[in-house]
Amino acid sequence: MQLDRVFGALSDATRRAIVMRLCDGEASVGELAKPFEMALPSLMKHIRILESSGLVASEKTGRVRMCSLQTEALATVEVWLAAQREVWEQRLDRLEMYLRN
Amino acid sequence: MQLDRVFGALSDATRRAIVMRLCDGEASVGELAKPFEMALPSLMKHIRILESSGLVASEKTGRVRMCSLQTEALATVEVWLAAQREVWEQRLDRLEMYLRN
DNA sequence: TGATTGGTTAGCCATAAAGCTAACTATAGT
DNA sequence: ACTATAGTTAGCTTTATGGCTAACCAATCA
Repeated sequence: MQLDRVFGALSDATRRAIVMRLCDGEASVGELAKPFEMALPSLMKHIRILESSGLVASEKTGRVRMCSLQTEALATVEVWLAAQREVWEQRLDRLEMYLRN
Repeated sequence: MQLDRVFGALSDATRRAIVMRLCDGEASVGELAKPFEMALPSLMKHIRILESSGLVASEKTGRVRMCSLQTEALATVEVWLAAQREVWEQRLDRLEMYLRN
């Protein structure tokens, strides 16, 4: 499922940092790599994982690959969480109703 | 980090299903296991992972272990997502401002 | 007390994740 | 044409994940 991949992608601090960086705008692979002490191929793997989750898209022009955030994928997660919250809040409401009577 | 574990816990459909079930109220390990074709020990592993992420708490009384959702852990994720959204929306706002002038 | 139920422990397997190095490709700059 | 830059591929480790079975403990119930 898509949610598997999105949650999985966000379960790593490096990848969350990349996402945070991309919230501020597009960046090349090199720019994304700078803050980390990691070897490039390792970082590329993270980018691949982010891409396969749908959180990031990238396009190569010349020898530079630019990456951008796909906010819809993050929205998917927000939607899922909101749905859960609704269920548990309804339950708490029922509980409160019950306790009042 | 805590977020690592929470996102990791939610990256599996079985565990998300458990979380969804617990949104509706407490449940024993046995009740949680029923909907799945999985062997009990496998399911227990998932419960352990959910516990170590802080999403679920459990307590054993007699021979029955009751599990409950810890909504604060889900809230942690919501907070992180909201923070990202704020950043990217600010950027889009700036972009719009720029395009207007 | 003996059997059943509810969960737990231990240990095995296959696959995937996260990192590395080394070597390679392809574009840009001089 | 040569060199430096920006990624990419391949292949290797180590550790974690997700599943299983088989055997085990502990609380009920008859």
